[in-house]
Amino acid sequence: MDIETLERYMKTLGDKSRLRLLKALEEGPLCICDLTVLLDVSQPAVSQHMHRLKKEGIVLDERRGRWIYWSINAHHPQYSLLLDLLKLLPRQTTTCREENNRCK
Amino acid sequence: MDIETLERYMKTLGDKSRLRLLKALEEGPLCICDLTVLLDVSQPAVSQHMHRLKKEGIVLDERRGRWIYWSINAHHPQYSLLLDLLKLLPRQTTTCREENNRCK
DNA sequence: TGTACATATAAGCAACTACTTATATAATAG
DNA sequence: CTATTATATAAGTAGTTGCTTATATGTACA
Repeated sequence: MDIETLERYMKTLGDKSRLRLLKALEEGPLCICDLTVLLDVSQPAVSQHMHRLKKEGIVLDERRGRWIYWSINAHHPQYSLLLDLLKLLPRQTTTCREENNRCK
Repeated sequence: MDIETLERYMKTLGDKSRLRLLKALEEGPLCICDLTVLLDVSQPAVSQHMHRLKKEGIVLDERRGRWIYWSINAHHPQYSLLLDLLKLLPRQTTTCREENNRCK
């Protein structure tokens, strides 16, 4: 593997928000509105994080009607490494912000 | 493992220069002057990188006379993960800058 | 002791990052 | 169609990063 590629991969995973998003997706696909409730950041911030993960091939997105479901890409070359990393993390401690409700 | 701790760890490894430094140390301990020849950056830059890796517990330093030898810390909790990562990288392609010679 | 060499520290800076708010696009329900 | 909901994009910004040059500290040897 190219050193620049590994650098980009590590940088992509070297962010608290993205790690939490991936930890949440470990259990199965979720849409942006679900993920926004989990993190204490705005919807655009979550969207931007997911697109960065997608660009790196770490996650996949699939539209189902009004929602777009995001999931971990099991065919990424470093998929098993990612699972090992996520296993290091504790089960999500949800810090929702009060004003955010579930998507309807 | 704490999410902030993993974030810091990934950020520390998410840098091309530090990855190259660690790849070089895979073969055994080296001093700053050796490492400076390997990278195309200044001696202070290498020193700063090594101290960041040390702060994270990834490397160890040991003075031997005038030189300080740096090595990968085999007792770091994520040591085997680090080895897996370094195995992904090709053998160092040395891009010395001409004006830099070996330390005497 | 003084000079040379190895390394560390300090200060400054351009580029990048992760957020924000505002707005645009896309899909469905009525 | 229009309104609502889900998501994306744009633009701006404070904080961080990785380098630089200049200088200080540490060690050894003549």
